[in-house]
Amino acid sequence: MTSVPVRLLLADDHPVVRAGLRAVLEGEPDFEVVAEAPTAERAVELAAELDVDVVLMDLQFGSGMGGSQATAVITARPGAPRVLVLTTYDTDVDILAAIEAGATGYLLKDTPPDELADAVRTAAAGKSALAPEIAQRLMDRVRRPAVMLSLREIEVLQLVAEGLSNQQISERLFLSQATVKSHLVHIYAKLGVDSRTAAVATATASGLIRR
Amino acid sequence: MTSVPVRLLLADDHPVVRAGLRAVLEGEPDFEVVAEAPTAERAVELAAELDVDVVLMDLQFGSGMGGSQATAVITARPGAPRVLVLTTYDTDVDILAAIEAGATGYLLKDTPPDELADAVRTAAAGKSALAPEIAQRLMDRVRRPAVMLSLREIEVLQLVAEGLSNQQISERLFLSQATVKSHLVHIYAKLGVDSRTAAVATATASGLIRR
DNA sequence: GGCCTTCTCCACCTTTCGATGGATGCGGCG
DNA sequence: CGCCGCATCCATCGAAAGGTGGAGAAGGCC
Repeated sequence: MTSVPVRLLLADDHPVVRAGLRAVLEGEPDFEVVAEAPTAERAVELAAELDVDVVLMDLQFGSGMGGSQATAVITARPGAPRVLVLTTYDTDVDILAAIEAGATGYLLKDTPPDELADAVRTAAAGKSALAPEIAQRLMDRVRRPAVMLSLREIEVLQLVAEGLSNQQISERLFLSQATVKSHLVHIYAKLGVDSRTAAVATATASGLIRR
Repeated sequence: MTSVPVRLLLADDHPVVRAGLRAVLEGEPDFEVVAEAPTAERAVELAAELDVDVVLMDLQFGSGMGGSQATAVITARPGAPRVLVLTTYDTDVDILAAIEAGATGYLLKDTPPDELADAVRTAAAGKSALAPEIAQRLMDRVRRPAVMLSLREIEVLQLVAEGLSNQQISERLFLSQATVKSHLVHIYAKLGVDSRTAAVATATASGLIRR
């Protein structure tokens, strides 16, 4: 169908992973890797400057902007490329944040090369490409909306789990402490607990947050 | 010096990472990648069958044997290859387990290709190759000989991690709240934190308590 | 247009937690 | 024996967290 190759941008902070993606994807005749970005910020710039069809985006970057933020910025622009998230983690926070941000697909890094190539073609065609594990998680989530925390609530809870105080969380998320407390009150109600440590314990047990 | 190339075995469950390592390392004229292993078990087999100088070993495998176990098995044999651990994570448990198991070096996956190549040569020569971050961690660890919490302190911290309040902990352990607080103060001092959630976060990260 | 949810923010008040600065008894070690 | 670390206990005070009861803006849905 398409005689012109699919133009790709690789965004990952690990040089080894970028080289691996390039090696795997350039083996396909209908792909062309036009650039690599070692940071999320650089990915945003390159996606704007270059004519790119699909961005392969990692979620974890060492510092600075995160992958889902970058995804949101990139997909906001009209005529934006598709963003295919490719990461190691598969927690609810990551998945929901990425999809919310406008990702076309979500793959795990242990995906075999041929499936990866298929997913890129699927994404280039504008269809969503989800790894089976991810699809399963979303199904579970829909089937049992028992612990339905909003995205923002999970975000707050994740920071609580990392040991931050309400003050620190408010600074990190550019909120007031009052708002953080509000979110926490809602979280406690939904989880049926009455303290931050208990919330972290139950949320960890149900796989809502990482670590 | 060495006219024969360094013979490498790549052990990682991510095809993309294996491809990346192969791409990066085969660019060096003095390296030869002789095999790839997608599981730790396969890495052990291949290390025994083939004549290998250095094994590049991931720590996280999806299922089955872990990377540090495989490292222990491989290095136990006389005339064994050097094992260079290459992983994303840098928690104390991982690092210590790998070094304990006989790893010659420990690198993080965001290492630049040239440093990676240097580290492989260093490992091939039998010298230890540690990423600066890792070296720093080990120094910290030596400087402050293990974060040794007393049994009682770990007991208290474990209950904190399960979400119990000081009151509940005191009842569970037949203590007064004052005593629980005392233990917590000591725990905070040893861990270098100043709140219960932060204590749980760091203790979990260093494997002091189970989750 | 209403209705609902989410996210944001505010004020007031109570409880819990953490910080400080003690004290006692016990057991190991030089 | 004295010293030290551990575990236990205590009181007090300020700071942080939690409880209650709001409110307004944005977006999806009927």
